[in-house]
Amino acid sequence: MAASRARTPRNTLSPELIVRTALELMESDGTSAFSLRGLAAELGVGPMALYTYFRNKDDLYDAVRNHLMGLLPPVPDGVPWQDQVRAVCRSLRSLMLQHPCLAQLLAGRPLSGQETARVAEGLLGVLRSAGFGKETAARTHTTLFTYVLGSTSWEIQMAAERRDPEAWRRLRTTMESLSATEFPTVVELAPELARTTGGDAQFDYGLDLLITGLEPQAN
Amino acid sequence: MAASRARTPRNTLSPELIVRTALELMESDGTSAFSLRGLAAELGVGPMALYTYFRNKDDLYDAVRNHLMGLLPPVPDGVPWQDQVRAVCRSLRSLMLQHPCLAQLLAGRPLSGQETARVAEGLLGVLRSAGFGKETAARTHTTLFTYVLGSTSWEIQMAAERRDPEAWRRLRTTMESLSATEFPTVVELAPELARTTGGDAQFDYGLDLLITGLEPQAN
DNA sequence: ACCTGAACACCGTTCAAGT
DNA sequence: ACCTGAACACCGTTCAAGT
Repeated sequence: MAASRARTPRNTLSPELIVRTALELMESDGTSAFSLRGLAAELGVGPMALYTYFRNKDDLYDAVRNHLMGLLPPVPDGVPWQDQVRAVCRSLRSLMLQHPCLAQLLAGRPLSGQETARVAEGLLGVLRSAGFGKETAARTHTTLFTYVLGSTSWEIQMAAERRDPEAWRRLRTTMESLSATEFPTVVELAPELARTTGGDAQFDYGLDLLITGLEPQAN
Repeated sequence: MAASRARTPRNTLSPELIVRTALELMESDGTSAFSLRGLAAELGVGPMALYTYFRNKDDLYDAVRNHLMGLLPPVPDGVPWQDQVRAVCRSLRSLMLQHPCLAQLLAGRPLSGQETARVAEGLLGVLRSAGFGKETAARTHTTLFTYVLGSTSWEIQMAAERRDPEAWRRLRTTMESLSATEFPTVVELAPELARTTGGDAQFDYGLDLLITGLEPQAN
C-alpha cells in the first residue's frame, strides 16, 4: 500500500523484486485476493510493466513457487534414513505453514522448474541409499510428497476456516445439527476430531505410519 | 451451450437443476473456466436469477460438493476392517477421478454440509469397530482422508498437465535440462518417476503402507 | 529494453424494479 | 417468490505507442 501513489522510476523493477513483493502481498491479503493489478499498484507501476518480466500470471506464480522451494534446507547427514525422511517431510510442511500460498502453488500449477527437482533429489537420494529399489523409491517419493501436500493443505485450510467467523459458525452449526442416530460416531468423536485436524502430532502420526510401513522395504 | 439463446420460462429453475448444470459445465470446460454468468447463460436466464437459489458463488460450490459426496457408496459389510478402509478410500478416489472438480471443491472450500459428515461416519465407524481408540480413530481418519485428497489431487493435476501440450513440453524440457551431477537420482529414476505419478498401483502402494502401519493399533 | 494508456472481453455482486 | 437490467468495482491480457 505504501508505494501505491508514487511513480516508481524506470529500471528499478526486477524479477526478484516482483517475486518478493508478490509473496508479501499473498501473505498479507491472502492468495485468492492476489492480482497483477494490485501487485503493479503496490510496485508503483502500470499493470503492463510486469509483462516485461513475466509472460503472464501463471508464469509469475511459477517464479514465486520456485523461489519458495529454494528456501528448503538440505537433507541432514549422518542419521538413519527414517530420520532423514522425517526431516525432508517436516521441512516441506513447515515451509508450507510459513507460506500458506505454497499449498495452492504446488497443488494448482503444473510442475516446472529446477527447485521442485531439488526436493525430489533429496528424498530419492535418501531412499536409494537406504537400499530401496528404483521403482519402490519412486513410488515412495510420490506417496510421501502427496501425503505432506494433502495433510498440510488440509491443515492450512482448517486454520483459515477457524479465523473466518462466518465459515466457523457454519461448521459449528453443521456439527451440532448432526443427528446422533444417523451419525453416531462423528457425534461421539466430535472433540477428538476437532483436536486432530492439524498440528505436529497429527502430522507425525501419519508420517510414522508410512515410515513403519516402509521399514521392510529397506535393506 | 444448447439453451444459451432461448429464454427459459419462469419457475422452471430449481437448486437441483442449477447444481446439475453447474457440474456439467465444470466437467466440460474445466473448473477454473466456470463462472456464474456462463452458468446463467447455459440455463437461459440472467446472472441474477441464480441468487434466488444460492447466496453467492461459494454457496453454489458447497451445494455441488455436497451433491457429489452424496454419490459415495456405503461401506461394505462382512469383510475385515482393512478391506473396509480400502473400500472407503478407493470410493472417494474414484469419485474424485470421475469428477475432477471435486478435488478443488474439497481442498479449496471450508467444510460444511451433512454429506461430508457421511464419509467421516463411514470411516470412523469402521475404525471404532476394529478396536481403535477414540483419539487414534480420529487421527487415523484425518490421515487417511488427507492421503486420499493429496494423492488423488496430484494425480488429477498430472493428468491435466499431460493433456496440456504447453505444460507438458515445459516439463519435458525441465527434466531433460537437469544436470546429472546436480540431480543424479532424479535423472537416473526419470522413467520410474514418470510411471509412478498416478494410477491404481501407486495409490494402493501408499494406502497399503498406511494400513500396514495401522495394524498394531487394532485389537 | 522498459514502460504507459486505452481498450477488450470478461468477472461477482448490489440495487432498484418488474411480475 | 422469482427474475430482469443497469451499474459498480473489479479482473487478465492485447495492442499501439512512447522513451
